[in-house]
Amino acid sequence: MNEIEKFKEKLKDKGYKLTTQRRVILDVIMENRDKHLSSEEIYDLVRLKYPEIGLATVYRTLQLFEELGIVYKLNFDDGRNRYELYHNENHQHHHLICLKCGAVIEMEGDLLENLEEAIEETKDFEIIDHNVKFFGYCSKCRSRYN
Amino acid sequence: MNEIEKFKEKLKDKGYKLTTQRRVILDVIMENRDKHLSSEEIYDLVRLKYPEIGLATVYRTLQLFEELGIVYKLNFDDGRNRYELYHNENHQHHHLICLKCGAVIEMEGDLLENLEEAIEETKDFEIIDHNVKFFGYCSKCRSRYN
DNA sequence: TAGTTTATGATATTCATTTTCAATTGTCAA
DNA sequence: TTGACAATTGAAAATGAATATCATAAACTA
Repeated sequence: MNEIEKFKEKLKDKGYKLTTQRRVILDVIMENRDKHLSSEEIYDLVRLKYPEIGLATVYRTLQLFEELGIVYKLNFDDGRNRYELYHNENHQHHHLICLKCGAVIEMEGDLLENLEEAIEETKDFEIIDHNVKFFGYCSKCRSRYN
Repeated sequence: MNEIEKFKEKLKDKGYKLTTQRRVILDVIMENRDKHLSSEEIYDLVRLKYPEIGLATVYRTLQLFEELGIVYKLNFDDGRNRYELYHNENHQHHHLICLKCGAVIEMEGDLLENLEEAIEETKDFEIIDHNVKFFGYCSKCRSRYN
């Protein structure tokens, strides 16, 4: 079963309808796996394929997708919601954000496991998810110093 | 040199003036060291001491305080900026946020040190600051299951 | 295909935050 | 201490992302 089929099932399961708008929005997100698009950026890209779409539909759909576990909402403190495709295999969301050029570098692997274990023990807190961001300077910005 | 004196110097250093409004806002923040007040919450508390103050002044001042390293801006994804007094000694900002009751539990100590070292080496990324949030269930919410 | 329900698009609205601007208040030099 | 100048303030308007409203349109189900 490919990704589109899974998508259709997820919608059906919860009684949601499969609309052109939802499919187009998913397409745009899948075509930009490596990016962290904001709602408005997604709106702009979707309009290229489906100009009649309304902004509200994009916002609604992104919320729905998050609820369905299709996308993951990110917060880079730039005042807008950003989304990335949800990866089961790799549910760690570490991002390195360059303070100079704004580059966002993905971090694979879960180096946080030890930390989580320690928290669960010492703090008696059951961790469901985490959100980890590191701010600093990427290699380019460090070498250029511009 | 006490905290108020340091505050006055920080302002003077950058050519900012010491106004009653700024002093009152600092007082409120210092009186609530343990909290993570939002801009509006700070506004409400400040008005008790200085009713003539304008909302814009509070917003402006909080921005200024962040710039001066007097406070630290937090983001708990609740759609508003929150601030806490900046602690030199303990510049780690780990927060455990309960998904049920919304409690925010502080985490002292920097269990992230190992992780940061690994990132700096493997990613060639110079870390200046980090923002770490763990979402889950606190002990109260786990025991009650309400 | 009809009928029911959900979804959409346009628009208005909300809410936190920022901007504008005239009036006020610190600060520093004389 | 005063005056002058720049910084600051308060009130109100403006912004910008996100949400709500509601009549119309499109999906799903029998």
